[in-house]
Amino acid sequence: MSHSSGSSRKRGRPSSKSGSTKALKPPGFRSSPFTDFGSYMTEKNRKLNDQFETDASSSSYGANPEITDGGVGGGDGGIFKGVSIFVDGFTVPSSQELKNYMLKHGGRFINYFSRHTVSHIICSNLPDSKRKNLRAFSQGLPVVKPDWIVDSIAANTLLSWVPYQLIEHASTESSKQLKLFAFFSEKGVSRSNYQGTLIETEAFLPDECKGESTKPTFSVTDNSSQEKSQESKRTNTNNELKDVKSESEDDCSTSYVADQSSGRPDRPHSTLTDPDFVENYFKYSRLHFIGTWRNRYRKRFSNFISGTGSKNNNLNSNMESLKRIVIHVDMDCFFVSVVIRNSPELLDKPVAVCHSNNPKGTAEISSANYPARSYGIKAGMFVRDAKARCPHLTIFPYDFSAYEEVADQFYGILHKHCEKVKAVSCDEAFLEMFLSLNDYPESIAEMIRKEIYETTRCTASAGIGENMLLARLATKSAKPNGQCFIPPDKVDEYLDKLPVSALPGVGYNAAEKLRTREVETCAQLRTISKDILQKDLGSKMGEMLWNYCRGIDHSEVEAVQETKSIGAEVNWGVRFKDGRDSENFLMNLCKEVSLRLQGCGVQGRTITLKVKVRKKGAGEPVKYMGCGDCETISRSLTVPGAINDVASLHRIVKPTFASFHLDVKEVRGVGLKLSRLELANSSRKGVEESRLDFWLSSAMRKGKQPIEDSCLTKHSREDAPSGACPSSSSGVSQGSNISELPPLSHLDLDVIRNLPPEIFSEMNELYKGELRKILESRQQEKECTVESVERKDCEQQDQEFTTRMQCKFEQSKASCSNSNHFKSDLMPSSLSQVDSSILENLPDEVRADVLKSLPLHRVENQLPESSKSSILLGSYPKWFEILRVRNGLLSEYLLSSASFCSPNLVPGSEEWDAVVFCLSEFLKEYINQKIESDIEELYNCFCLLKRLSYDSSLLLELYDKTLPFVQASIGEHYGGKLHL
DNA sequence: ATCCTCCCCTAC
DNA sequence: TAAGGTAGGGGAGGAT
Ligand SMILES: Nc1ccn([C@H]2C[C@H](O)[C@@H](COP(=O)(O)OP(=O)(O)OP(=O)(O)O)O2)c(=O)n1
Ligand SMILES: [Mg+2]
Ligand SMILES: [Mg+2]
Repeated sequence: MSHSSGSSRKRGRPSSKSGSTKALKPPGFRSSPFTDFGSYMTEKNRKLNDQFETDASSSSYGANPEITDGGVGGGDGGIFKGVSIFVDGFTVPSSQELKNYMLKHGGRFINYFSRHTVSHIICSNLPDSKRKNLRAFSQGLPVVKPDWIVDSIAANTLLSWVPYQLIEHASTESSKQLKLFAFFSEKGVSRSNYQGTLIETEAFLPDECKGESTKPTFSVTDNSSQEKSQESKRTNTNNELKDVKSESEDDCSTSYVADQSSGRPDRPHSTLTDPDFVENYFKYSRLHFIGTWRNRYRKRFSNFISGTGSKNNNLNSNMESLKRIVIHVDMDCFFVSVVIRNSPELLDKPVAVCHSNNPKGTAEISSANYPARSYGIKAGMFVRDAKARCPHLTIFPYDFSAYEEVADQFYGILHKHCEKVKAVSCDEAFLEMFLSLNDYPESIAEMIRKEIYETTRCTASAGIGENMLLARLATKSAKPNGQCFIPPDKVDEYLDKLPVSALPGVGYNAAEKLRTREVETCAQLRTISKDILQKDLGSKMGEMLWNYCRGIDHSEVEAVQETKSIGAEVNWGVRFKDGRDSENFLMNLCKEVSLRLQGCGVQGRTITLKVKVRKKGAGEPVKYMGCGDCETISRSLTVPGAINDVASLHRIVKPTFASFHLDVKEVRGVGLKLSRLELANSSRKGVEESRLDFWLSSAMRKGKQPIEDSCLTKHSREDAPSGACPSSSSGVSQGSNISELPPLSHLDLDVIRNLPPEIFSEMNELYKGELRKILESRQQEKECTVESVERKDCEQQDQEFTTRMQCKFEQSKASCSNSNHFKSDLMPSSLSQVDSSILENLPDEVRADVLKSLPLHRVENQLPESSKSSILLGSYPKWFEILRVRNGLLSEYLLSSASFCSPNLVPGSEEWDAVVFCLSEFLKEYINQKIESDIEELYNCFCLLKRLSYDSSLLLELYDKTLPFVQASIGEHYGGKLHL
């Protein structure tokens, strides 16, 4: 190995004091999530206008608008207070003018599109493709013509944006969707709050500072003269806490501690206090930022990604004489470098990026620069530990939009120099090139690093090797601000003393396992046979280790592959006091995931819900608002038709959550993820066919429709007539034709009542008039839920079948009523539905009380039936009731009764058998009724029954007894089997 | 064998 | 106070 840059390491240290931010690059292309065209050349001189972190440092403390308004000196608040626009495409007036308008009148102009920071998208015209997919492309935000801004200024007041929407209300279906969507996601309502916090924080940026100063810092890092003199005078150890204190008394400073200690009441941010926690949380999460960066990159650089490397074809004339070279480039202490890039005086001082400067705090260090690392400070460490090691550590707040901007510049440079770029993260990528023998990879790396530094004023390091592994390892020894080439003949020497933990893929656990086998270095690792490694660490891991410790890595430098899953999770600040909290949170999580899916234009078939629950005995977490020591449980459900809309997601998520039988007070984290993704724009017909395909076993498919595959592809190319979200069916429990809409029971009636009449009418129509009925009956009877109201309306029909079933039920009841174990009082005395629906219709809190007797945590399969509550036995007759309701679907009930419990019966006892018999007779009747009309319903029922049977041996028995029947019946009618 | 579900692990 | 996300790889164990 050789450090090709012994000298270059020192080279290029910035020494200029010029803090001024003149554009080093010509103005480039704005970032847009909507176009393929990249935006990596964002203008530098915009950077202070869209600061994300200034939001963070003040908004979370809820600084009073009055206070901050006063502080600004700008005074007037401005007509666009609370408005944050993102300009898409060509506009009149130009985006530059719009930006000036916004800034002049108290609004915000956002370069980096994120629906968390943008309130309105400004756009002059939309191509048809976007118009059709409005929801996906706008991510639920209003898309408004620029006239709105101009007119508002002329009127000197903020006009309603509604008349300026790019797409008019009534004309198209997608506009209807937009409006409804806006309602369901509460954007229109809750947004004002959100904007409120944004505007408060904007005020922290005095106009004068824009060009010159760095961001406000927690400690003394500003360029302001006062701060600078302090900085230069003080000695290390003494001043830090003093600094913090004195700053906290200095009301002119924007110190973090000052904000926090300025006598405001505590406002702990958690799901308990913030109904929009999900949305707010992600705005400030660094891990969310780096976790979602990839998707933004994909969109912005898709023109570079999708094109297959053609330069290689150029060269493949004499491929043999070329050597493959991999270069790995990684920005040095990225988050820190970016925020101090205009403060060269800080380069040799310990600096870290963190939300908090509290020396007792548990906020995490995101990145620490190299001076700070010499104190042992590392990413992920609590700020209090960092401060303990280095009291004079300077803490900077995050600046996410600056990271985004620098990352764009970084990738712009990489793509310019190389066709094959594999993005690892926002600050890190692999380049592959095939060089002739007289080319020096070192000079290429040098050139790239130089350009990165000159463009971003941040340093990058590079590693060069013959494969990705070696390049990556080389980067580690090159850092900071250096580069390193590991030539093939130095590989073993380099690896010998390398700790195994330095190998990519070897984390804490693998390193520990190896350590207990007294393997710490790659040299030691090489002495172990592949067989042993595979036996001890798994087949893949063993193989990988065996290769890596010899410097072997066959993996290819490929562009990003297709996304396999999309999800969102929150494991911080999650605290529920009751079912309403958790319900609200789940709904917001569904919204979030739905938007992300739509943003990517995909739908998913497998829905996975993950929950973290406080481990028994675990106290309050060390980390403030953290999740602490938890048990993680997850459950997934696969539906035949892919979904990505909130309503369908929620319809599945809610009962799945309930099926965990958790005490919500113990929940510390929730995640929702969709996999088995499909493109969202396949036609309805294609979806229908693929679902039919899904229900039936392969045997039948082959026999019946050999041509189907080709048909399917053909159909799916055709455009869906209605644009976005063609399927929209959950595939489970689709009761009627209101498939796009959330079930009535999920609507907040208070909100509905207060809707503008015209929107109410529109919704009422969509719900076929049910909405009005509900409001009316709700007027009289408060306890009554939507569901039961629906039921009342349909009560008189379809008595015949039910009557027959009643007889059977009464029969079986009678036949075992003499058993002394039989709790006959738990059985319904008649099928008077009142009893049976009570539980379901209880308000969540009450039901939670009723269900107190259930175990707090997940009901394990092994749990004896007797320990479960028997109250739900009374809900079996509900099965019958289903048939009385028009279009009543058993699957719907099964899905919603995930809290289904078995009766307090002894397996194998007479009464047990009676119940099983009764239910199986019912099921058979139901099958007969549905076999010709609704095979999907039967499929759904048995999927759910199967799932429920994991928790209930009674239902297992029922499932086993009825499965043959349904399969036989399917075979008879369709010549196949349900594919379960 | 091959799939699926429910985990755990890793990296940024 | 503080913002512990995201996505892929892979293994164990059960169902088919
Ligand atoms: N636990 C972590 C790891 C990383 N990051 C963020 C901050 C980092 O700046 C950025 C890039 O991660 P790197 O691993 O590349 O770390 P740095 O760039 O900070 O340092 P290095 O010089 O080692 O690359 O990701 C984070 O917030 N938390
Ligand atoms: Mg880095
Ligand atoms: Mg990195």
